[in-house]
Formats: sequence, C-alpha cells, structure tokens
Amino acid sequence: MPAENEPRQQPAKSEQTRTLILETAMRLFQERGYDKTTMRAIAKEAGVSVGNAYYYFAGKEHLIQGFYDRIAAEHQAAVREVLDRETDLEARLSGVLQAWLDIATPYHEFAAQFFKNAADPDSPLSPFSAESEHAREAAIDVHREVLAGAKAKVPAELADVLPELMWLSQMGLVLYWVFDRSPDRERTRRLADRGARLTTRGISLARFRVLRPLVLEIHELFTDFLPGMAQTAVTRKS
Amino acid sequence: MPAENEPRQQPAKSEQTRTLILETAMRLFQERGYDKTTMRAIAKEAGVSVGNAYYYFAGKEHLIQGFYDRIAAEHQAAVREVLDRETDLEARLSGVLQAWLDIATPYHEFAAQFFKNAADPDSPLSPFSAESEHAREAAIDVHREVLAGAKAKVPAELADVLPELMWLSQMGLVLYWVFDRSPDRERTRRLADRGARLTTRGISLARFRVLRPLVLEIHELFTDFLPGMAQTAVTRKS
DNA sequence: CAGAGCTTTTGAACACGTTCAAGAAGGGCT
DNA sequence: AGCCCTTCTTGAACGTGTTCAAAAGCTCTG
Repeated sequence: MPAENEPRQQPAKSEQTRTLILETAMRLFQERGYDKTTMRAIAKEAGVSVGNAYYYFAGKEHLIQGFYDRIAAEHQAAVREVLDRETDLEARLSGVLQAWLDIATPYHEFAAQFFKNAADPDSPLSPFSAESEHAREAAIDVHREVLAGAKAKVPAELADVLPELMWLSQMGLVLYWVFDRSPDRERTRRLADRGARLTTRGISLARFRVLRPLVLEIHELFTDFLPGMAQTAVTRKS
Repeated sequence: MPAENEPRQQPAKSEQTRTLILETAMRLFQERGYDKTTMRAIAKEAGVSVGNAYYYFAGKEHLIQGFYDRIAAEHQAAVREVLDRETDLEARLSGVLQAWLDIATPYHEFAAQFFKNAADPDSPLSPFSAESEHAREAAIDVHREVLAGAKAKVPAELADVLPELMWLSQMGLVLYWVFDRSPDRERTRRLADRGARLTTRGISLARFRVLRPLVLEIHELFTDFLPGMAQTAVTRKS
C-alpha cells in the first residue's frame, strides 16, 4: 500500500493533462490572440481531442483563468521588493500599481478581448465572483500591507475599509488600462501615480474634524455595500 | 423636382425594414433573453432573410443599441418631473438615480448578458466609445442640470468636472445593479440614496480651506484623464 | 483472471453567428 | 422600351464553441 497521506508527490495523470492543455492554450492565445485561437487548434497542439479539453475546462473562457493566476503570482512577487524597501505611503501605493502595469503589459493586446468577463456577473472570471474570492483576497492583502508598512498614520475609522477601497480603485485603473490606447500605456501610468497621490492626500486629510461626517459616511457605505457585492454575486448556478 | 431639402417626411423603405427588424429583435430578446434568441428566429419573425438583417445591422449585439436608446429616452422623460419640482441637491440626484432604476428594472434579467460590452473597448456599445458619445453627453447633461437647478452652491473649482464625475459614479451604480441579485434590487436602490447623500455632503464640504489641495487634485485628475478615456477609445477601425 | 464501477478520452454531430456570391427591385437616362 | 447603376434581398455555406453517446483505460475486489 503506497503512502497515501503524502499530498500527491506525483501529480495525478489528470492533473498533467489539465496543465498541458492550459499551457498550450496560453501559448496559443499569446501567439495568435484569443479569438483567432480555436479550441480545435488548442486540442490538436496539445495532442488531445476537443472533447477532452472540455472535460477539464468548462469552456473556452475558462482557459483564461491561467493568465489571471500567472499575473497575480508575478505581481505578488514583484511587489515584495517595493514593500520591503519603501515606507512612504504614496511611493508604496504607486509602486504596487506600477508593478502591476509592468507585469500586465505583455498581455494588454488581447486583455481587452476577455476583460468583458469582468462585467459579466455570471462569469467565474469576474473579479467579483465567488470563484475569484481567493485571488481577490490576496490582492486586497497587498493593499493591507501597503498601509501597514507605511509610516503615515491611517485614521482608525478608515483602516478596515481602505484596503478594499484601494483594490476597487485598482480595478478602475485596470479598466482604464484596458481602454488605454496611448503609446506604451503612458496615460494609465500617469493616472496610477496621480491616483496614488490623491489617495495619500485624502488619507492624511481624513483626520481633520470637518471631515468626520464624510469619513464616517464613506466607511458606512463601503462596509454595507462592498461585501454585499461579492456575497450577492455568489448565488448562482453554472 | 421634389422638395429634397425636406428632411425625410416619409421614412425611406429601408428605414422601415430596419425598424421592423430592430423591434422584432427587442421583443424577442425580452421574451426569451438575448442568448436564446437566434438571428434566424429574429429574421423569420420579422419576415426577412438572415442576410437581410445583417445588411442593416453589423451583428447581433448591434441590435442591443435599441435598448440603450429606449432606456435613455425614457429616463430623460422621467427625470423632468423631478428636476422641475425639486431644488434640494440630494433629492435631485437621488431622484435621477432612482428613476433610472425604475425604468431599467424590466431589462435587468438579460441586461447582464450584454453588459459585457461595457468593458470591451472595441464595442461601439461601450458607454465610453465614440459611437456612444451622443448618449453619453445627454446623460452627463442630466447631471449638469441636477447641479444647476439645486439651491446648494457648488464650488467653482468643481463645477466643470462634477457632472462627468457624477455620470461616472452612475456607471458604477449600473455595474453594481447588474451584479445585484437582491430581491427587487433593494441593495442598489439603497446604494443610490447613500451615494447621493455622500456626494451632496462631499460637495458642501468642499469649500472648507483644508480641502483646497484635495479638491484641486481631484479637479486636475479628472480634467486630465476623463476626456482622454473617450478620446482614447475613439481610435479604432470596425 | 473476470467483472464491476469509476475516470478519462474520443470525434462526430449540433447550433448559431456570420459571410458572400448571386440575383431582384428600383429608378434614372437616352 | 432598353440599359446601367445602385440599393436591397436571399439562403446556402462556413467556422467555431459546445455537447454527448460510446469506447477505452484504470483500479479495486473476489
């Protein structure tokens, strides 16, 4: 009887095939673009049948998940350097955003083709979907760390909603990026820096008395409606 | 020689066919949903050939434009009543948003299916596209009027960017609405009201001295990057 | 080894959006 | 009328995502 408590030393055969298909798909997507890559081509190139690809992936767009994961992983790694070195809030935030742009650059051309999913509540690829929860939480954690490691002090009333808020802004930035046709995505890069500056100033101003009601309002609004977004999107059948 | 300066009294025959197809499509979309309505079914029901439908519309998703136009027109009409009566900024803004929700309700179920286009820069249906410019401007004008007719005074530095900003928030609300699975879209309705309150308070606080730099920052950021969004998305071939 | 019950694999078949070559209709001009 | 040119209409054909019934492989049990 083989040691079955060892958490799969050898990936099961099925896992291998799955990975093979995913990697073939990602390669072809990058070579030819999403639309021009057919399921037949992917299957052929991977040396499996079309039906087999559908055994492992519910549909063509599910093959995109690979990119999300890859970008997220690379981003998490790239961000380490900035977060370990820098203590200025604005620089930290800006660094995190710029790092994302650096990493995502090679995918921009065909990113547009599948970012449609972002707005589709029924797609597991939507950043708000239940299926994306893990990735979403990880991304929010980065912003938590951006705040935690900064010397700037964050008003208590905002501390718990800010990371989510910053993540949401980041999603806005990504949307801008997808639309951005300026050379080298110059506009988005500048927007990221300006956004970081605005956020930082906003946070430092938030302790003033006059702003108390506004800050509380913001806090309330986002504690009430942000979690609901994810929660709400969860309820569905595939 | 017939009076040819008269701008088409009688719609040309072609215009009739176009309208017939569009109306048939909208009816079927509502009856069966977008995905379950085939181009073949639309053509058959309208009494034309499939190819003919493609003569008038570049593709299936172009038939959706009809809904946008209809919703926009109904909203513009519904909003009149509120804007003519009410002078309180918060109430005006809230009224405008609620009116939109009222009107859009019947379309919610299949709205999700085509709101994907919102995130696709290549789609003429995107609210940021060049093709949508007219509709977008009209929607922004509504917000301009919301501000103009309110007794609250709006800081000069914000006056020119606020309408666009409010429109952008409205797009955010629409996104939330698309995802909202709560019964009767309760959550979105509450979010609209809370958003209106937050906006109003923000505006009234904006005159305080301490906020000067923040306000200027916001102003600069949006004058620089909002127009670019549309401009930037313009550059494309169909 | 034989069989039972599973996971995995296959590729033909299907449905639907879209294209296109061909033709019909309409309308001016001689 | 005959001709030409544009606008409109047709439906068969194509490409592609997806499904599914059948087969093959695998593993455990007796």
